[in-house]
Amino acid sequence: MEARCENMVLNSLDGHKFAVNNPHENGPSLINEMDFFSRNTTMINPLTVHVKQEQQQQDWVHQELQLNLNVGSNHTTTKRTNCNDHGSSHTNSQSAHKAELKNMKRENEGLRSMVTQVNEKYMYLQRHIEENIIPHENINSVKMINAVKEDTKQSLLEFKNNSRVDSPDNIDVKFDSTKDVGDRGAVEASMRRARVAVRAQSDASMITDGCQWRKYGQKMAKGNPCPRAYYRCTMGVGCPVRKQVQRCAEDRTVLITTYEGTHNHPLPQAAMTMASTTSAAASMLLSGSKSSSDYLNRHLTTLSSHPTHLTPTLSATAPFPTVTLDLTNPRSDHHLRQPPFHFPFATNSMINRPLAVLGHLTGQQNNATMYNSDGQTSDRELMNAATAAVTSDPQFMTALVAAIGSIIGNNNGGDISHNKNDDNFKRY
DNA sequence: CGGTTTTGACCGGCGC
DNA sequence: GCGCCGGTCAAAACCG
Repeated sequence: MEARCENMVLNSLDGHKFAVNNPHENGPSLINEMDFFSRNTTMINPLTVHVKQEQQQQDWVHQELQLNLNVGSNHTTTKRTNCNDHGSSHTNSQSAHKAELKNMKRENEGLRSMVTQVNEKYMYLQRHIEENIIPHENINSVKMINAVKEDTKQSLLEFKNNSRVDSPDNIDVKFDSTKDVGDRGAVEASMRRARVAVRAQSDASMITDGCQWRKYGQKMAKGNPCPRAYYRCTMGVGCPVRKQVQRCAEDRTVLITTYEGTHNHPLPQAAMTMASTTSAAASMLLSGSKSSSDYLNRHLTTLSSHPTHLTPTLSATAPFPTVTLDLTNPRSDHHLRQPPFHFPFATNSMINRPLAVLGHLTGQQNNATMYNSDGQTSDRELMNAATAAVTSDPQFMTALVAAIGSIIGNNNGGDISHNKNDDNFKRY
């Protein structure tokens, strides 16, 4: 059962191509489902599906899910049959093996077809929800998200009051101590300082992002023998965008570029991808809007044409909320170098029980039996399998970025230039 | 000569 | 209050 669950997850993420008949389009289209950051495979989908299903407003949703369940069930049954056959068929002739291979091939095609169907339904569900459910601001989901937001705000205030909160991850959080603002102001000020870090392997001193930068400082940072360089965007007068470039202490081949702010001027096409991605990531972190996370995912899709793997993470080890887009770590070694998932505004329970977070986000306890079609696997096993599959996959981090990003604060974001140095920008 | 880089000084936040 | 640290300033040096 665990293997089947894992397959169910991986099937939506592997590199096969599926012909998809989208009911909203005229003809079949071909998608590259390997691209996790594609809109077709964002983890927002299962969340919204869960929300949709819980409300039970339209029966066809259950029908679609039932189809998924049947696929898994058939798959398992078929495999078990094959295993038994294999164990008792030592005396079969070569022709029997060929027949068996033929059968397996046929089953494989059948499974592929079913997966295609699942994908098709999945995309249709996603499109339907995005176009019809979300714009109408489903009351229950909004209530649930607001509840999490309140939880988050409470956590923020706790951090503000205590300055430091012990947690298993020893999370440090700093707040802008703007004197003329209250707790809420401090919280929002801190949120405005969201940053987007891009990890990329490069021998160059700076990654090419299409923008023009002027170096305005260099410092030796503690704990890193490599100096940190400070750059300011010079493409627009008074552009508030800054970036820091530093080599990773652990791996000198990795260049960490941290962007802060939003460009206030038109960008050349060459700069659009990176700028839009970082801007969307920061905006997602700041506003928590669905559109921002969608926007980010769209641009990650563009970026992910890069052969390496993208792993957005959130970190609280940095002074300000930071989204890290990791273009360096291939999927295979992820278990050796887990990205730091520390989210400063999440409660301990959210940090320690990611699935609970997702359940919370979807406004329900994950109803494991919902996926259990053979009735033989316990909810706990299913949950364990799902937990293992999700937490062992770097893409889970991406999903969590999108999920948690959707619950952070409610300021409009984009404007992160509220610091004392803003006046100085006019001089440049 | 104008723009960029370098680099020591400076500032503010924070912990002790 | 003091020291540490991250971030920025700004004058001098550098470069095309």
